[in-house]
Amino acid sequence: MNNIALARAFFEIADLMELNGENPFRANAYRRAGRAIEMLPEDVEEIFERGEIRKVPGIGAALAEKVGEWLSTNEIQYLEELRQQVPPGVVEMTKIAGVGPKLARRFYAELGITTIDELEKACRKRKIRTLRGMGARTEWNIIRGIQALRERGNQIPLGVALPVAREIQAHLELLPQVKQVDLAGDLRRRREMLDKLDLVVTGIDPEEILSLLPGLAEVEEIIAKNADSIRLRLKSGPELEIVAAAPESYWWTLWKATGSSEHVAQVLALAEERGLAVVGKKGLEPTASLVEVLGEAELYQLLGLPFIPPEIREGEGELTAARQGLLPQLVELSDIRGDLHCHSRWSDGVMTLEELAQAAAAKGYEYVAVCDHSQSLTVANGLSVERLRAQHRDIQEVNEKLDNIQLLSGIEVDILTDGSLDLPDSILAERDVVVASIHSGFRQDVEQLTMRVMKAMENPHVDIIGHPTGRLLGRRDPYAIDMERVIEMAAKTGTALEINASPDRLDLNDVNAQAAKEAGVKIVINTDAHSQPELDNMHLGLSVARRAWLTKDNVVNTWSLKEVKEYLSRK
DNA sequence: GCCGTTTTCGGCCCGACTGTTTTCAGTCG
Repeated sequence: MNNIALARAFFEIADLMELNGENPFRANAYRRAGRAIEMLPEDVEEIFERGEIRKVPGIGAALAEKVGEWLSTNEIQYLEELRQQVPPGVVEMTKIAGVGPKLARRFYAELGITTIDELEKACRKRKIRTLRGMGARTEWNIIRGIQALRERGNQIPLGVALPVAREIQAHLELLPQVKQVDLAGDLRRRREMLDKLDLVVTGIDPEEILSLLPGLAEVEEIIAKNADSIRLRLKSGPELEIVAAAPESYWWTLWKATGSSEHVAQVLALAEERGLAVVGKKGLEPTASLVEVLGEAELYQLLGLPFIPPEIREGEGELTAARQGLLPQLVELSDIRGDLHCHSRWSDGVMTLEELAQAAAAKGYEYVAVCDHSQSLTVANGLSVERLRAQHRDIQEVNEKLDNIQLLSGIEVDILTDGSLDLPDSILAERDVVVASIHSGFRQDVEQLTMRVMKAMENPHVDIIGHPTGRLLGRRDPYAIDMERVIEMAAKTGTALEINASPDRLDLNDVNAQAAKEAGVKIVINTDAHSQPELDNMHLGLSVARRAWLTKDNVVNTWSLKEVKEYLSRK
């Protein structure tokens, strides 16, 4: 699919236009078009070939031409020109919280600052306050913002890393000499943020991989290379390490590279304890005999253990649990029978209700809940009581028409700053599913935020708390909320907590989801999809659930429609 | 730059919050 790359080019144009102080509405047109392309259910090239690109909302004559230019040359001249006009460091500055395009541009234009380092120095030398409208507070906030940015380092979210790694994997798989390629390391264990993408490959050596660059990946620099591995830094930030293994020891290399180091050490210690490590040929490393085992499953079997899935190989008690026969049967993607939080055109989604239902049916689901935003979220075209009633009629019509899926009527109701809900109880009572979420007042203190969510859970109509900590991976920290108390209240009131599978969120995270499970709280894995492609993000939420040791029973949307309906009506 | 029309121009999503001001500009969701 070309869609993501093209959308990214349009987003970059929009950012650069804003930095250049161009008409913000023009810039926004690029951003809107980028979003539209990102959400297309098919490859933009096919639509373009059919001559239907102008039918995509937000794409007119000028942008249609740029789509064509990009498809034929893989470049947009206008973007190249913009890149010449603004130093990359100035673009970087807008990543600092509190610094937008206007400020970055002023720092550049009025003080000649072209990098984040220079900006920090200017703050410390009290130069920013010489600008009109800036004071000591501004300088302090910028320094704090820069520190927060540095702490995040070059990590990228799982949802961004996976497609990058899979593309490289697909490239390698196409080579005739390559026998096998797998994801390894933090990526295979599905950690939420990654600073290194690991791959293991057999049939090709590092020298040959080097010769395939740059067709393989966008490489910033080569960090290291030796006989059996190569490390690069990708332009998108993270490192990439490819380990080349001999065919006969492929699985062994993959197993070691999957880690974590604690898990590997614990397994090897157990092997030694069982006397297995010394069975091998004389003079070899103690662990070498294990190479004679055929694969990962056999390795664990040899040690008297069930297979330990990669997601929980953290060295945090999984071996002990396995030895005691207490390893849970982790929930699988194929267990998922529905999605209980999706948006439609009624608020800020792009699908009609029927399109949403059909898309969910195509995924083999039994049910899907439309949970559009409520009235106070005006930016997202939130629904009033009247519009919600009208939507309900629309839902009934779709359900009468389709017999392979049940469209549930839901709502994502805002938890207002005082903890009350954005819609009256009477209308919430009419809905099948009520997701309550916070979208405002992020800066309240821990007491206020915790009380808001706890109050919402006390409402008998609230079934699920949506994205409970409000974080955006790599961009915004969770708001101050006491999850311990939230989980306690969820258990007490029988409210489910959401694992929001959006690649930007993954909220709850694995730690909180595990704590919820232990407190007896049910989890729902929702995609929060606003478009058809986003329904496919379910696997990301699932990886969080697996890392949290969740089973099918813990996850509401693995249950049948009947069971889900019973659950939703019992509170 | 798009779009719809009271159709070739004028509006485009908008309100809360912050830090600086003393009436506002910029950021953020």
